[in-house]
Amino acid sequence: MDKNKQAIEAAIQKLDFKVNEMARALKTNRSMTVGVLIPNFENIFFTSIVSNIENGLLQEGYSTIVCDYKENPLLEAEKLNFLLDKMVDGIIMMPLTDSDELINEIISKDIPVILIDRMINNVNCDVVLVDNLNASYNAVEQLIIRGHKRIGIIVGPEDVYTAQERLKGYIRVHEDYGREVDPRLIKYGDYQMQSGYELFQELLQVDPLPTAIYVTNYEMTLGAVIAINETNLKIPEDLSVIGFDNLALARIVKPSLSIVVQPMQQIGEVAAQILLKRLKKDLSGFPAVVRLKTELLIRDSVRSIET
Amino acid sequence: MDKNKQAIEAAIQKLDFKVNEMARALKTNRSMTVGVLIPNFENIFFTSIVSNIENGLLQEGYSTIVCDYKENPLLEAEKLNFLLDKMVDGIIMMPLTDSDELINEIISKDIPVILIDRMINNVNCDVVLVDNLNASYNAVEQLIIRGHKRIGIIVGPEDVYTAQERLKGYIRVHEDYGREVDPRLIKYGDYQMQSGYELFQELLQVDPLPTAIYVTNYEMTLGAVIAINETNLKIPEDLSVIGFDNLALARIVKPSLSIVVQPMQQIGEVAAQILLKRLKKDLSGFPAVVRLKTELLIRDSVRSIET
DNA sequence: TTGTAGGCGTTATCAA
DNA sequence: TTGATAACGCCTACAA
Repeated sequence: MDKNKQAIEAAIQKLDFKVNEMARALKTNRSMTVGVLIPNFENIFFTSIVSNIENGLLQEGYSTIVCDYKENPLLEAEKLNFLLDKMVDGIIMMPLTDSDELINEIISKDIPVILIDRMINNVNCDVVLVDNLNASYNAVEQLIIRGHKRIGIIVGPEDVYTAQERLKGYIRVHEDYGREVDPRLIKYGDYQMQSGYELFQELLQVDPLPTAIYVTNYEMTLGAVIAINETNLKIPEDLSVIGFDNLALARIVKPSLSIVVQPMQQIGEVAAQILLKRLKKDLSGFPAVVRLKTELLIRDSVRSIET
Repeated sequence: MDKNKQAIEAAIQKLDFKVNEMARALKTNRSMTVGVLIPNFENIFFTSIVSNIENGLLQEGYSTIVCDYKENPLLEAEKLNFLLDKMVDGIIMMPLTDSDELINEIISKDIPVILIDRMINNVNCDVVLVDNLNASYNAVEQLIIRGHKRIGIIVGPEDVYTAQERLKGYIRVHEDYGREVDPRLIKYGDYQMQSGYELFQELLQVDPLPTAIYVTNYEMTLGAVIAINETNLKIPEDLSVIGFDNLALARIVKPSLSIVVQPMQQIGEVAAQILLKRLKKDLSGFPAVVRLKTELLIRDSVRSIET
């Protein structure tokens, strides 16, 4: 009965009837919703990735619930449970805690999880990250090639995966070029602006002074730039600087800042793509470990040293 | 039977039983979840407010689903419907479209809506915003007091509430001081970085040149700073500049940038607080219109002109 | 106090 | 093809 169908369609329009997605999810165990969990909303690096994830998922009809955990391990678990409460079909997250327990539990419930940015041991799932080691290697190498012998590094927390990798790159390139690493030139921060600010000043207390400083994330780069502005240092004459992550920032400071650029768009797109594959029960290549390349932009904040 | 109860508790622990929040929501028509909708994730001004909203709601046991609509009116409606699908108990949003239809429909379903940042006509709901008019008034007034006669403004889209208000303040302070407004010094942008960049350059083509430029949001301020870096202009000797919104930015550029600072924390907190009130069916003072004050930070990018 | 049945709005199953 | 019915997991009301 076509007539019947049409009448129903008309009625749906008139009463603007909407299916109750909760009831549907309850029945089908699928919500067509994906959970995305990041450390913090107030960080353009994270939110930019989220934006790109969303684009990929939306095209396939999946909506996204975005959560942050404010760099708080307790909140991380809480938000993860919140996403489960909402019966998300899959999760893309940047983990903070190294604990594999909860994540493995989720995976065992047949909810695919994609890790981004950071890796966790003992978790069997897809992961999309950046080649942090070589990102650092290449950045510091450019400084070495330009004749710098004392290169300071402001690195993240010792127990954070990306920080470990970025430090490894710094150390390995020193080794490869037969250079000593002066431990006093390695400063551990917490990836926040304030620590970039303070550690930069600490590096200026080291004797003999570094001729170049490499800062390994966006927030700490901000802090370092602020610290620079408060000194009388001329960049790059007195000190060469390489920062991290934010393209706009590089153009805003003067002289223009050299930076390591992470492929935020690609991270988001690839993560979304893999998750969509898993949601279609396509397990080919599982567990995928995608390691994306960074780009190094050398601008005016780096100079060569005559020897 | 205390023993019984304990046994049940123990069993709950052992089987790590979890209530199905979907089923509960389906039955009770309450999800203990609030929807938050912002124009864009890639904007620290928006996401910072979100973060503060979340804090307020979490304390009262409400979780948050955060969505963005990428400045796209179609997506705005879509995401709003997504939030309704998730049976959110209330919504806090920054509207883009002026259309009152959908929002009124939501309100009529007894789901409280709090508007932030922007107002909409013909919608009867609480709203938390900033005194944009006087924010501009005060900023431009400081320039006038310092002897500036030709003050350029880079303002947002003509059809956006905040842009209208910020322009009104610019015009009113000119009137109050008996100054002509040169329409060539008013440039309409789209609140994005690129337009700040381009319009800044356009202002440098106006004859006679402005001695000061006031940029009315964060993204466009970024663009303006980049444009400055590409000229030979000395700030503030050749040109005074006042920007908008981002405190860190003000410290990063050199000379330090004068800015209008919006109370992001307060916006988020107040919006959360009002929504919580409404969720408790407390309708006192409805509809509340909270107009928060901005702060003006005069730094090194502004100078006095001798007359 | 404790237990049980019915219904929230879907979808899936099975019979007609 | 169509239509009736059970079940998803929870809450609530009412009965025992």
